[in-house]
Amino acid sequence: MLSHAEENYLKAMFHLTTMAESSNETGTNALASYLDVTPATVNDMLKKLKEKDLVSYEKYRKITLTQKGKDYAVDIVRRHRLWETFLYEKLDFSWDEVHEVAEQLEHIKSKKLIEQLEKFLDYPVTDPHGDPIPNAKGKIKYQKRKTLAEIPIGSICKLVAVKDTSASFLQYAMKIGLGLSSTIEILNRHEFDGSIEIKVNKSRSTVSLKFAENLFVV
Amino acid sequence: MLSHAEENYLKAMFHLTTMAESSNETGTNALASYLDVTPATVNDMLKKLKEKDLVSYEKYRKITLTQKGKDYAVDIVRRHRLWETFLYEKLDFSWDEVHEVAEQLEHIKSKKLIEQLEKFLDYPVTDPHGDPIPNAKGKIKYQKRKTLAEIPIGSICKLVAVKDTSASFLQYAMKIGLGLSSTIEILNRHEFDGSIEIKVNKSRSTVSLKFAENLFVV
DNA sequence: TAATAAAGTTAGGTAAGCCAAACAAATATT
DNA sequence: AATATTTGTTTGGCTTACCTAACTTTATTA
Ligand SMILES: [Mn+2]
Ligand SMILES: [Mn+2]
Ligand SMILES: [Mn+2]
Ligand SMILES: [Mn+2]
Repeated sequence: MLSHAEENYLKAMFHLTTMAESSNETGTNALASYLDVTPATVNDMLKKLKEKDLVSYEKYRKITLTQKGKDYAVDIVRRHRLWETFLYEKLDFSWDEVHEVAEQLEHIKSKKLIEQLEKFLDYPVTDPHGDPIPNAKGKIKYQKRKTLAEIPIGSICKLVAVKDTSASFLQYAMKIGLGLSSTIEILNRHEFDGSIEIKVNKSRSTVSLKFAENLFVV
Repeated sequence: MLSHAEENYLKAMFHLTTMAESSNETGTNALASYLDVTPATVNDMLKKLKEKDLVSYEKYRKITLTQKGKDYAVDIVRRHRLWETFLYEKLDFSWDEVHEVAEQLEHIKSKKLIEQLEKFLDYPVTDPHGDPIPNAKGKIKYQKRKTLAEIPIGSICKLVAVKDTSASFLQYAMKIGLGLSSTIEILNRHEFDGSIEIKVNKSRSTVSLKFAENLFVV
């Protein structure tokens, strides 16, 4: 049974490796800045996690999760996303409010709790941000997703997920009328800075390239 | 914002004073044995809680909660009982399983969470053990309750709450057919050891005085 | 009241999780 | 290849929440 802190490190590693597909390995500094602690602190913790066979790590080398570490991390992600779904579906939390509370709830230790919660929510497949919820066996159904930035002019697409889940990003998205399943029409694209004119619910907005890259659509 | 540990001390004090009506004050040893830590540890914590104006305490003297401490404790009890109700009502937890998980859930920090949870549960007034749930303002509706041990032979009464909420006690209660709202008929009482013959759901059992003292009935 | 028992306190110590500052290794740049 | 920069590590120190063992005060009982 791991501590809150240990679980947070595993989840952070999972996000920086397996999930942010890129490279599968990460480093002390990256983890430190992701978790908002110092590299020294990360270093201490890595020794403990290595001892428990959750990460593989040699001094001055890159860090990866072991299979055991990966399995554990997926379970934390599962708990997090189920709680987000509960807050959103049952307790009227908004898109941008769920994350903070789920960060706490994900650490509650009870197998039965999570299984019953999943059942109560009727086995949801995605969380309020459109991210897939791993099943009890740790299986994650990834769907290939394009960002809004890749869609050609004139197309109509549907928002299925968001990359950034910070409150400020989500609040901005809500402000221009965007929610999960919103229909988006691409009206025009300014080559100059990559900004895009879109239509959502009959209202037009111009959004930056950076913003568009954080919206996943089909 | 208090730590898990600090919250646990406040709740323990509340149980040992205000709730277990008796004396309104308690001591280092009583707290230590209730929380399963050493008196030395309690002593350390008491100094911290005094600093924060949550308990009033002078060296070698008895300990009481301040009004501030009492208010905080009631809020923890409220959270605990709302979560127990949620687990029991919505997630199919049994009588004896709710407490352990609620011990963890009660520490989640989010005002909105508790208010929405209460709303979602439709403002319940008692938890699965029959104990009153404080409202958002900290008001607790106590009902005067007798124990089964005080009921005369021949009477019929209804179980409204249990004093002991340990899994072993609750499992035994379930085994002889008892649940909240069960109807109990007192058939006979053995003066010798105080044990009582009762009928629940048409089946007879003989229970000890100690057991009877842990059942509240009307 | 004096001795004994019980209750409470203090001193010194541990592990977890964090930090800053000094240092070492690896990588990038010239 | 030499140097500079980035990345990672070590050391010593801090706080919280625990502990044991020795001690002091208060309460009980002879
Ligand atoms: Mn989240
Ligand atoms: Mn999410
Ligand atoms: Mn309980
Ligand atoms: Mn209860």
